[in-house]
Amino acid sequence: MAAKRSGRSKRGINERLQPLQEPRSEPPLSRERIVATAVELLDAQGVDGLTMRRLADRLGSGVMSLYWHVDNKEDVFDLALDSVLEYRGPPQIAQDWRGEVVHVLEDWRASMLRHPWSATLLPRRALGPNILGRLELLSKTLSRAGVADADVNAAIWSLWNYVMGATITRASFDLSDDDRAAAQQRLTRLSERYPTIERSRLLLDNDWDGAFKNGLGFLLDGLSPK
Amino acid sequence: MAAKRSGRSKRGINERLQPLQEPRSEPPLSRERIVATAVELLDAQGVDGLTMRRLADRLGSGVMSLYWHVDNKEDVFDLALDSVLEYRGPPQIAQDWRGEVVHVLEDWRASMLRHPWSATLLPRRALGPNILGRLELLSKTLSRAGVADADVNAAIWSLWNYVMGATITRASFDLSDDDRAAAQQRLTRLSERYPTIERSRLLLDNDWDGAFKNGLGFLLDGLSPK
DNA sequence: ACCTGAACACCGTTCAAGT
DNA sequence: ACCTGAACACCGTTCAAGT
Repeated sequence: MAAKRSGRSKRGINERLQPLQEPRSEPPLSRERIVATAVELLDAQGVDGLTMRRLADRLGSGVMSLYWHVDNKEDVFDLALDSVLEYRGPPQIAQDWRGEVVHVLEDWRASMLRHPWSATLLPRRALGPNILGRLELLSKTLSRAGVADADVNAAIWSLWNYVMGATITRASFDLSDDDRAAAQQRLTRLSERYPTIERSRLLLDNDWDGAFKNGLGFLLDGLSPK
Repeated sequence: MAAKRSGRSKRGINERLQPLQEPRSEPPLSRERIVATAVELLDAQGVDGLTMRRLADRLGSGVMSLYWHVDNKEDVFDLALDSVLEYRGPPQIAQDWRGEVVHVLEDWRASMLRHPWSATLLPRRALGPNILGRLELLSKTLSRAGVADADVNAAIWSLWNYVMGATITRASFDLSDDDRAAAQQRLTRLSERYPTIERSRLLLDNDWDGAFKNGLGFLLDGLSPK
């Protein structure tokens, strides 16, 4: 959207002089830089770590400069969230519909786990273009597989619910291995109140990926057109 | 835990005089009052609405008085959350194991939906006694139903994931009917990019309870011991 | 068109003190 | 044992102004 620049560029001069005087001179602010830095900050410090002031600090600008490029803090969250949910498309090898659905959902889950704050944020924010694209793809795949039109929406929401629950839970538990061990210890102390889950070591169960695949399989069995 | 009081009570005098002078005289602060008022505030204003200062205001006390009864704000969240997850037990009529599991999960979901903030909070907080009690019950029921010991934990986490995802999603969508309509309108404007979910009106689909029961049925089919 | 600092109305919590 | 106010180090955002 920037105005067209003159073809004759004076880049040579800037490249020689500026970097010498301020070697880490920041590129100008932009929506893209703000969003990318917000993601960095969220990855490093979590949801509560994102602060307009800290964000501006990292960008080497004044706090209020951000508000030229961005509406408010909520806007930053929405943009950071969607930027993390980009879909790179299915692998080249052809697959049956079931393999395709599994791939879409596992890729979605993997994207969120790379940025654990995104899973807890997603249900609370407006749906951005990238997540809508994933839903569109899912819907098309299910239709093509022969799921009746009347059942597609219910199927999508069931899958959505399962993926979101699994990912939010895993992301939260992962953030706090110590807490989990402490919880299981507390459980052991109270073992007369919770004997069954104490004995089965429920809180230490670690096979997240297996459990995810397992339950997803059950859902797809049920959703399959007969 | 309070010290034993003298048997001879002077209650009569207090009841006559105090209420006349300060008709809305607050009972003394206590952990229970703080938690109950925190739940009120959360119900009314959501997660961001809970503030130590606002909480103290509602209780008619100074902010710092709260800290005598409570460690910090996180503590208030933990206590409010667990207080809302109390389980009243199964209905009297006997049921098969599957009916029992469905009842436990639907009751859990209903408790969270009565306090929509609780669903989004639960995965981020330590597991309190009430939620542990529900997991214990679930674990016992599945074992009794004949699910192999090695499979019980995976089964519980699948059900947990599904219930949490469904409830968080529903609670978030419910909070913002207008937003949803706006989202579907935005979708219509972009209908060339998302033709399938635009045509199926995915974002306006409203049968949450039906979809929940549906997917839960599929999971239980898969989990059933053969 | 883009950036800024001062100011406002909030936060959670520490501390030293009151009864 | 229980409660308090002042103070500190933070927030997001408005506004009026600079270039």
